[in-house]
Amino acid sequence: MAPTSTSKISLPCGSRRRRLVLKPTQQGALHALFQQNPYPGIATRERLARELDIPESRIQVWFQNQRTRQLRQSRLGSAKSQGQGPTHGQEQPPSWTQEHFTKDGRRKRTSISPSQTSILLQAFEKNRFPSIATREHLASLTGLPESRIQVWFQNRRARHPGQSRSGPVKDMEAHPKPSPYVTVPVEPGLLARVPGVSSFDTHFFVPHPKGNTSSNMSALA
DNA sequence: CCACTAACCTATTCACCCG
DNA sequence: CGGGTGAATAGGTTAGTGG
Repeated sequence: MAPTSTSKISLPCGSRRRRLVLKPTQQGALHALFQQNPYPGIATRERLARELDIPESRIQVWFQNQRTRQLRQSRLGSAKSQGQGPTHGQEQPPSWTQEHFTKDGRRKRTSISPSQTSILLQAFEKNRFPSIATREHLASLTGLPESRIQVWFQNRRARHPGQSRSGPVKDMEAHPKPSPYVTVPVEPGLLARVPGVSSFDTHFFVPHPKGNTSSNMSALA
């Protein structure tokens, strides 16, 4: 069935954006700037984006990941000589805080109109975890950048959990943690709201055929 | 096969406006 | 002041790249 589709495209998972492969020159530039300032403001990120020809959102993600990598390694390195932190006064004078605090720390707040909110809201009710294709479609529908849409969904999920109908009590999904993304069984009819999305987005994420052992540590009080 | 890491996620906090 | 919400942080998970 469905011989036409997925003949050999290998179905790139569709949910995630295609992984970017950074060229050595790009990596070098990013690492260099990271040393100077691990918390670049929006202006710096956008300048880098132009100079390296990488989307600003990818630059932001790279810095996020890089900070985690460095902190992790930092911690690992210090752990070995944990007996007596030699330079344990790691209160490094934050020179970069200056840049961070001065002015363009943050991107200017994006204003989202009621009509745009309405579109996003409808999509949210259908699928709280939109694929990259859906996000881009919503971007074209609303005229908002895709990265802002991704953030909008993150914020929305965080502040509107479960969202059961006027039911104060929780639903069955008391733990969104262990069960990654079991997207609710969407009604096909309801889905036909956003064109282009409904077609293949009906089967979005497959939860995780993997070992669900993943992470059940937090529970088990 | 497996290390590395981009992409994605949650949880929490900051920032800013507005009634 | 507190509620609403966009943007940032730390840090963990998923999955593609490439040795």
